[in-house]
Amino acid sequence: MFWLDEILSKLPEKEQHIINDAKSPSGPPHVGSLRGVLIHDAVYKYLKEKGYNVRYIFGSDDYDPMDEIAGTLPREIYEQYLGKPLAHVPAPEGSGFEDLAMYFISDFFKIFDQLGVEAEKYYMRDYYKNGFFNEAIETVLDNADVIREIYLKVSGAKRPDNWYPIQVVCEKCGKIGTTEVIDWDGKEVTYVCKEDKVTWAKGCGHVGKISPFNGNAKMPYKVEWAAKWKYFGVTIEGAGKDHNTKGGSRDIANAISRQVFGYEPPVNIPYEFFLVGGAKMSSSKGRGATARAMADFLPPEILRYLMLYTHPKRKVNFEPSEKYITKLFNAFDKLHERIINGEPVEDWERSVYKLSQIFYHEPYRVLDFSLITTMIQLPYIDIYKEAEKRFGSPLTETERKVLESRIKAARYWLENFAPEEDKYQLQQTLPEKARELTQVQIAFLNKLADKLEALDDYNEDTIQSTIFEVARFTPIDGKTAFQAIYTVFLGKNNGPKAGRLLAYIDKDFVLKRLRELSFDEKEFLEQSSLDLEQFEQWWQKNKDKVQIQSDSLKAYDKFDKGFVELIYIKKDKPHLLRITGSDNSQELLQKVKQIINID
RNA sequence: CGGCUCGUAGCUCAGCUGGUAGAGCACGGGACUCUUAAUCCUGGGGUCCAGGGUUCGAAUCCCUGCGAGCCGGCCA
Repeated sequence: MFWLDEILSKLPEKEQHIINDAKSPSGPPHVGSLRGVLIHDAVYKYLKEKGYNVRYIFGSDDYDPMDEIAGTLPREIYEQYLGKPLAHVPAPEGSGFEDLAMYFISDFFKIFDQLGVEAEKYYMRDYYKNGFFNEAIETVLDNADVIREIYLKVSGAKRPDNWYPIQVVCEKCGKIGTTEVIDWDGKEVTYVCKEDKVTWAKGCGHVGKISPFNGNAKMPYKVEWAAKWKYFGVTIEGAGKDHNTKGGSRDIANAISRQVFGYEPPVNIPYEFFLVGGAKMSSSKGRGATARAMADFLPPEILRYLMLYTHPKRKVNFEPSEKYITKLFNAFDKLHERIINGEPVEDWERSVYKLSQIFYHEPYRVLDFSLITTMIQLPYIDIYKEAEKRFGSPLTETERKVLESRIKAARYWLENFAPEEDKYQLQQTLPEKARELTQVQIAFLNKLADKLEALDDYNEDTIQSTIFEVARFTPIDGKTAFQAIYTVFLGKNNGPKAGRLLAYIDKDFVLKRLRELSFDEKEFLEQSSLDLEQFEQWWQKNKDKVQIQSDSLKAYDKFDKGFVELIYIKKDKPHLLRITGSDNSQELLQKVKQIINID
């Protein structure tokens, strides 16, 4: 069953469904955090389309303590803020944001817009400060014993009898991560700001008594989670697998929700990690791809597609290799094409497509990703014009936009991920790889040089046709011929359209390079020839397709062997065929004539 | 050590409530061609991790083992 339908089938009867997700803005979010965002957005859009009354809310957990210094921040400046609520930590100088939480979360929310994620944003600091959670805090403190019991039973964590599920913002040092409440009298809590409560921050030692309401304190994560469910009326909320382990935060929150708040926890959607290059990306280490990077790289429909066609329970292993990326784009394009053309598709595929393709609703044509990466490496080429040429008609507004986003992706890939071997670069000296060329290939290159030198009109098209012409007369098959060209110029087996490539390189340089290797004529002739038996087979197969004129045969002797060259016409184009044998050329010629039955 | 998830063609994966396996890519062959992941036909390929159990019958359910990934103080 399609995973979205699985979720649908678990949904309880409700007037309104509320999907919730949240993120602690402690650093630049890594790509992995996009998975939950997109899954929830898909659920939201899917339910909405099915006629449900549904909302998608997304919170910034900005009252959480700062428990790490993101790699992008200067350590010496931020060290002092560790332990303070993220909402109370200043933003980097000159960033224009009033605090660190806003600094990080606003960029994340911008990504939402880029990806077409429609969530209503909220900020936890507001809900603490305006008293929205006062009732929850009171409930939680009154039921501290129940919660201690839950921690013990569900995860085996022992809490002392005077432990309370609340954390106060220290009146003296402003930290929230270091305080521990030791008493609750129904109105106020007594707390200690402990020096060694956590490893990542140091408390000031202050002991105080204060009301836990209106922003003076916050509930710890797992408790807060349950409180949010109850007070926001959350009915659907997934979480990454790290939260969903047995005895983990989700289990604790579930128990608190039921036993303390009397609220049935939302439908869960456990989802796997989003890995890049085989490793889990971690923002705390300050390396690995960020959500920002991914959003700047892949067009939204592609990223959405990747996340939605993969079942949430399966991990996504994104590899920034050309092969993987091309495959991903092509998979999406194929589906796109099938749907546009009205070909049969599975219902779930259609759903995935609709949930991915949210910006363009009309049919459009696209160029292949790898073709684009090739073209953008060529100087003086207008990809838009090239696309029109291929499509045979002008681009529509949508096609222009889609192409633009593809070009952006290709550029991003080339700059950030492409290994050297995927970049086309004109080799200033003859590449090492040229040693692998056969004598026939080298002979072809030399012949090509002669023809090109004599060319009056030296341009893309004439060069391209000359290449084919020389290939037919060498003879050498087209693929091998092109490989030879790419090898001597780029050190690779493939490259951009050869005519275009050569047209943009200095002619003298081209000629010199083509002639740089010399070939052994004896070997060339032998390797490029068929023996009589092979010729006869060829003839049997092709006699209906080719035309031969009696004056098109040429015989000569060389290196103690006879050779016969035959020019034939196939599809209006002349080709050369070389035949050899131990006989002298005149005898060979007779035999050839017998086979083709002319005199 | 405990828990969770997973282990299906070379690769990435589909296979809902059990009836002896599919797709895409890759590979082989053919057609076609002014090459551009070309395209179009076509073919080969799997002891469904291993062993046991339930069943007339299991990739599909149960148990065990092996292997992989993740979680397992606090924080989130």
